[in-house]
Amino acid sequence: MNTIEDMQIFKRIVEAGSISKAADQLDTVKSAVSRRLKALETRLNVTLLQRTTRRQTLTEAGERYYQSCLRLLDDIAEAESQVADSQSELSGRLRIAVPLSFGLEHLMPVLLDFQEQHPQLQLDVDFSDSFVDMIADGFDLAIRIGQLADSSLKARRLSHSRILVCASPAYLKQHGTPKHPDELKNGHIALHYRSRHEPWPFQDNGTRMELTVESGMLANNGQFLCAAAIAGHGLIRSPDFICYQAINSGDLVKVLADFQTDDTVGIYAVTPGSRYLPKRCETLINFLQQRFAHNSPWLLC
Amino acid sequence: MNTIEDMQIFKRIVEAGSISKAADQLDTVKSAVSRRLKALETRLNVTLLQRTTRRQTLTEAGERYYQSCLRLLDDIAEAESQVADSQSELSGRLRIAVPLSFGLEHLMPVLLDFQEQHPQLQLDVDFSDSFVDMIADGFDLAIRIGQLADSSLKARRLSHSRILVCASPAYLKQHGTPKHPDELKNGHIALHYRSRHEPWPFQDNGTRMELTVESGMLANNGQFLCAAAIAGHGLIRSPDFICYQAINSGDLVKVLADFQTDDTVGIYAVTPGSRYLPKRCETLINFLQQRFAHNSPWLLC
DNA sequence: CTTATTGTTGAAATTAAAAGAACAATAAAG
DNA sequence: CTTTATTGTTCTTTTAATTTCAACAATAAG
Repeated sequence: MNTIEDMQIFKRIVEAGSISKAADQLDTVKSAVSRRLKALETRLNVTLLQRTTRRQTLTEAGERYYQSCLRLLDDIAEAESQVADSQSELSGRLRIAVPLSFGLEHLMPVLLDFQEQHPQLQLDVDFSDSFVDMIADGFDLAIRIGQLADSSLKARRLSHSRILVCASPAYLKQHGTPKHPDELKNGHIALHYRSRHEPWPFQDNGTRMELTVESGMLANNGQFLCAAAIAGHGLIRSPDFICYQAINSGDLVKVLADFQTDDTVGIYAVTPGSRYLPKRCETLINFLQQRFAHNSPWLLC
Repeated sequence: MNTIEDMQIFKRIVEAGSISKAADQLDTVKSAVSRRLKALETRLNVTLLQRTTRRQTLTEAGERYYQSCLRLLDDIAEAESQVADSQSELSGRLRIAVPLSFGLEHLMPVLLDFQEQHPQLQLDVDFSDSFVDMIADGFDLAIRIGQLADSSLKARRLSHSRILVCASPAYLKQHGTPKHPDELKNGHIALHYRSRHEPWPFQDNGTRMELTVESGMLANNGQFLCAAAIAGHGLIRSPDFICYQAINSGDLVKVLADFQTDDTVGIYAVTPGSRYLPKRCETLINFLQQRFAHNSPWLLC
């Protein structure tokens, strides 16, 4: 009987929403998870989870026990970390969710260095731009860019990014270089990320303006749009961390820089809001923070 | 890795004072306990217990961890009991320390009945009149008679007892029946429990008096002294639960009853002072309380 | 109605822990 | 100072607990 593992497994089942998903996230098979839950219920002589093949509902006792698990697991981790000697090598598993473009371009080398420093640590990195529910999907850490919504999570700022409008010299030669945002309406092509209807914000002597240019292609990948812009297919409005190399090399030229809003978007390390943060997680965040503080090359373009 | 068992084992080692004693109390072998402690220290990468073959000392980390264990084990037990369905049969082990005479005479039948109601429960009963340190010796429950000293323990009153002075009719015929405590000084024989110097208290019209009669035999067992009194060897001052049958049958006669102090001594169920009381322990205490409330035959003599 | 997915169960295989014996270290006793 | 008793550690064997794998049942979706 391993009460703590039982708690961890139960917590994961609840948060993952199903035994199968929990098994995946726990890196085991569903039969093992099913059995452990059943054994726990037998031991407590109470049904914690009302389950059909498609849906599961916490019983009243299950809800109580889940809340206890949250608190106790945190307390236990806290107690152990207070006595444990932290000089030890990091080990265990760390599940990380990172945005696709930023992840591949800027996070990858940092993560590889970190892995090298801590060979015993098992990094599971999930690259995705679609929304991930950290709790339900069982991630220890997520990198998020932009506004943070979910308030049950804790965030630490790693760096920031600006959004720039730019185009290739060839495009500008053909369509003319706009001197004022209003000119975008006249024969210009805009390349769109995810939505054609998302307005582009500018400012003119302190007054904010937004305009929508619905022409041009649509994609859900910034690097692709950047390549399209380099190839002269239109103007892009892109985070600097995607297009900064093209700008520095002259493949892209900043446009309407004087009308750029001062907005910057934060780049955050986000963790579940529990009181206790595993040492491996904290160490990685510190590592990331340090690296990006000294080395955010996109800010120099 | 079973963190909770590790905590329980570590707690027991600390409280028992040695790995060997802990192993005894945990009903296992010292090699297993030694191994678990070592594994725990390895996992935390810290020395919890500085140990030689004769002595063990908690390190600073060990002390911290011990305190955490106390709290967490309690919290966990609490959390589980809040959701667990208590209709279940009692099971597990219950280590009980009981005083020799009272235990054999009055507790035994009650404990046997309780065991019959809960066959899955493993009762370990230690009969002894010598002092036991509940924490160090790992008892879940002790029955104590008389003044309670240790304040870190919790007590529930089960019943009470008076202390009577009595002697056999043959003795009284030979030595005369004393009409006043002062007469004890004149040719009477007192049978002593544990000490000849312990004064016998009386009261005369509300004024308290004490006197010491140092003649007669000395023993550390009340039943033996009672038998000696029945055989006419002297006066005894005995708890009623030991001599009540002899009084009811006429083998002993109460003496100086009018001068008896009103003092009664409590009979208590005592448990370690942790917040959480295991259900099996609470159930047994309730059982004992109920039985003695309805059936304390010594109070009728 | 068929298909896909989920949870459960049984048997085999794997893994972890405990027992038991032997040994080393230390303190007490003679 | 040697002997003896006790304690804790380590090794190998034995035992027990868990996981895995495969098959099946239950449910919802297409």
